[in-house]
Amino acid sequence: MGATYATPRRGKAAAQRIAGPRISANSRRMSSRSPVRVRFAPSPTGFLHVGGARTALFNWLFARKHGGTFVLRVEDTDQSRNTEEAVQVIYDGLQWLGLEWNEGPLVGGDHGPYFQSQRHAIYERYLKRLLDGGHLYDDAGATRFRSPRQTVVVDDAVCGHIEFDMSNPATHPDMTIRRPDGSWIFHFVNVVDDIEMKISHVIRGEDHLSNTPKHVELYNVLGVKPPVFAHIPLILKRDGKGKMSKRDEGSSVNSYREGGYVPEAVRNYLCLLGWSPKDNREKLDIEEVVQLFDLDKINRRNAAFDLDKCFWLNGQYIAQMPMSRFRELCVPVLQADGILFEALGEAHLENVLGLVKEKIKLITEVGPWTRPLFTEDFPFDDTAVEKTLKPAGTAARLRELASKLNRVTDWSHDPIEAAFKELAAAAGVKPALYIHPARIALSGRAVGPGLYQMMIVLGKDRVLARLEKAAAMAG
RNA sequence: GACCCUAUCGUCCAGUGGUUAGGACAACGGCCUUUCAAGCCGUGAACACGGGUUCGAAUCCCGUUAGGGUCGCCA
Repeated sequence: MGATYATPRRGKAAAQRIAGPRISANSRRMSSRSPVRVRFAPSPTGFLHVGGARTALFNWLFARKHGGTFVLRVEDTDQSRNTEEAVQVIYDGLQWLGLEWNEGPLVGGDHGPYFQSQRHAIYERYLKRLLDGGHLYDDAGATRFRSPRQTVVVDDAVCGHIEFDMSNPATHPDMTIRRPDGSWIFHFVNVVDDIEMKISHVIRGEDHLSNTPKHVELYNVLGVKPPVFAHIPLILKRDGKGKMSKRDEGSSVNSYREGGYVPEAVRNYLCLLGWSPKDNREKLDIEEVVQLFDLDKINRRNAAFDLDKCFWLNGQYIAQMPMSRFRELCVPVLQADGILFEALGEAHLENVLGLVKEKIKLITEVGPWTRPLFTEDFPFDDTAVEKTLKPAGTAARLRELASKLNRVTDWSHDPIEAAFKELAAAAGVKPALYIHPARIALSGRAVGPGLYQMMIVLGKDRVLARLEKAAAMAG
């Protein structure tokens, strides 16, 4: 009853359920014996770990793929570290990655509340059932679950058939379910919530694999068929020594957002950790991943996080994304850097962004790269000045260049380039001797957009003025 | 320590009985060039070890070793 996609009551959740792009109402009904319901159940620690984000991603992909429901549940049983801000970090991280949940905080649903701290009555009810069944006993005020002490079989969608011999209490002690102060322990509430929320597939990190038989014991005793388990490999730190933890570089989703990473690139990279399309492609549109994704394509190997590759992929995304998206990503960064780009108009903004789009790897680079194209107030890089501007003769060359450029009437790429070449040829030196100092003079930096393009965007007058100004500080 | 999982280039991912073991990142070299980059081309780089099974094993089995995980009144 009710175990179909067409729920009896057309609640908010039903309306918001993710519809797989190619799942028609008809095919849905045909495969609807048990609707796919998955969940991401983070603890609000004030930190969203990339491993957690990938777990959320795989759940989200699976739900999308099967036209199911992705539930967000906040496991805040440890009230000491449960804060409003900590929960917000989870929302922000998931939203940033585009992993919208269909049921949970903020969006509601028919299986709430979605905070464990608000579900005491439910846990009491289940506790009573266990108690009545004689499965619990008191241990110094805490409540423990008496293991049936049998072999538990877990048929994992990723790890396969595994048997756990639970007969030895020394190696598999009875788990605690409730502390003397009345607060609940993870294993119990996690199972109860999955039952109550009708979770069909539990997709979670492999660190839970060894805990799974305990969970299955609970399901068995409660007379509930366990969900399908799928334990995905862990994300290890760069050197592969241990799972990535809070301290490790790149372990927080937030560090990517702040570091200039593009969410679609990070999401793409995360897809590739433990899963692959099997055809050697790296950059994949998320909709295509949704289509190709499945549990049996997840490998069982823990993977070390390769920040270099994530960085590379980010550059690929930036270079290939539409200008409108690039602009959208850059604007807040430019604003944060205090660059007043609006006064110069939209066309100028897009010209400038076009100059750096295929070169920068991180959105945060846009400020330093483009500041000289928006204002006269830009910094000069000390080492670049020392190396390229200070050598004797540079000032003279910059003035020569200015006077040469002053005679260029058609201010476009080829004539400007020709001016440099002619000047160098006449002086019997390499064009680089004019080019490098010019770059520093115009942008204060040794690295940046194409020199001639930069000059065009800047306009002749400002170019001449900056050359003159730089000549004054040159050797 | 017990139990569970895993084992292909430095890293990620392909390869499920017959391949010159493939791709990507990184590294290195070259080209281009206007610096850095980008782009293009190229090079080096792996089946942990030992036994089986088989005509034939990276692929299947066993063992060893190594790595990871779990054994909480954390989640």
